[in-house]
Amino acid sequence: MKDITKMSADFDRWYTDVVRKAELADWSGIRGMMVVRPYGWAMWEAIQRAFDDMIKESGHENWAFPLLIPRDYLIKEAEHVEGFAPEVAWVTRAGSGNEELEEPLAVRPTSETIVGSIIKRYIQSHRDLPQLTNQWNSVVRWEMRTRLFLRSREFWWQEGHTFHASAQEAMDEVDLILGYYRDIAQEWLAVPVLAGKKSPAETFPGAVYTLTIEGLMRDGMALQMGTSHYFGQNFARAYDISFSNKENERELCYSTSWGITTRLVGALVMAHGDDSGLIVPPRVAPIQVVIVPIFRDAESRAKVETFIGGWSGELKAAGIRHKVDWRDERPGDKYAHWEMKGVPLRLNVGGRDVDAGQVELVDRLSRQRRPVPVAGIGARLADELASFQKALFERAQGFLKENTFERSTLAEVVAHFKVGIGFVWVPWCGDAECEARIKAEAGGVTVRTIDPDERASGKCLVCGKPATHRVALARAY
RNA sequence: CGGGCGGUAGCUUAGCUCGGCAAAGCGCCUGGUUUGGGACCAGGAGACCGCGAGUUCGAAUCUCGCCCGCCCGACCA
Repeated sequence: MKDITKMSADFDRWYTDVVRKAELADWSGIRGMMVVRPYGWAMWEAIQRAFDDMIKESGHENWAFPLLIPRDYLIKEAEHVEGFAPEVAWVTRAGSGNEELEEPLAVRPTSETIVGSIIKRYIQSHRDLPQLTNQWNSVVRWEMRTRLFLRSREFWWQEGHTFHASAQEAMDEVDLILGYYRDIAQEWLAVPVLAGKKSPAETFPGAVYTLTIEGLMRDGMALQMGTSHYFGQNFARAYDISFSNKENERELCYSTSWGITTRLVGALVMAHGDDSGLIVPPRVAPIQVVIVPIFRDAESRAKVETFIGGWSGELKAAGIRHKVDWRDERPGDKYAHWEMKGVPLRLNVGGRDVDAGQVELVDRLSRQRRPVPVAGIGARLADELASFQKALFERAQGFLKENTFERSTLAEVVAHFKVGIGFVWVPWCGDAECEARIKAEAGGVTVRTIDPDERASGKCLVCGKPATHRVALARAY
């Protein structure tokens, strides 16, 4: 691909080039604030639809809560406030006289505090529980270092906030949601993930524990792709969210929160792309099949157009998102263009094909050309898209496997990350000091997740005491 | 938020040291020839030279402040 930096030459530049040239997103001119363009937003919409269906199916409801949070709402949960303090943006003045506000308003960095403050009104009895809320919105975090989709000062997400009558029910909730996240990543984005618990150092501020899904990008860096937090009664205590239980005693709620963000669009770019640009998983692809007509003059154009008109309705009937590229460009130009945009399947259709009653099918992964008869083309392409989705996932899974390792000492880990990439599983004692030493000595390597089976064997890679956890280490975005 | 680098047409950049008519390639528009892997010819449009002050007869060029971006650190979905 001309115009984009080679992935092998400079991954970061490659990423930025692809995001901008494929028209996913851009910087806005306002520091750290991005503009998501239609092609990128359509991918986010596909993710939204998929996830929204999942949570509605299990009884969650969408709400809209305020953008601005009064200071005294925000500061009640000590750990939470401390965690977010550095990145909160404040509204301190307003009105025609630009008067100083009596109480500053925070632009939400996340909404636990205001949802808690409001939802308690609607919870009196155990009969009012669970409350399963979600909202689709954007939040602001005053980041110092920004990257399109991966870290911007505003980003779009869903934030679920749920309130339960028992600890077990709340813990089941965070498991349920993590399962949804795993499905979004693997089944929709075709990105295989490690799913597990965060170490205390990586746990969300105010949470008892945090569950995460972690994907591996093609440069070997890990990316957190979704988190689900169990709060126990921490927020209920701070915000006095209580209910009367069956024995008519006051009890504090158990709550959770969970989110996935527009970062996932960046994840699919970095997990699947190549030197020619994007490769978009069919299930979230705004355009799944692009048709490139090949013709010389008005007469041959009419011939091809009539031919395509004869079967394109089948694609629509099969629910395939497709587009015919009639732009006045040469075919080679169009091939390169749609490859850069990552469209999974392309059909080249010229006079020869019309005569043979076929089209030439090219997929974005193998780029092999195969003749396909137009008879039954809707079903055929639906199959091809399903195969493509599967092949893309398998390729990513192969990459993950090749780049997952086992090590047992800190020295080995340091040696690995000096030149190596990927995930490294190690035994760990659970001590925060040992965790800090890994980060310091292995150059920013962090504990990405704890093996969900909590299988522990051997000795801690740092201190040599008996290990209590098996954890995956990686450099992360 | 600290250190380094940068901002000139839609994009990539030259010009800046040493002040003197704002350039090139790509892209865009028009016409023509073309069209099965990134075409060619001719003509044309397009620039508050990031913004604001200052120095000067004169500033893209020198000085100061600010804004935006990139790289490196501390922090992070």
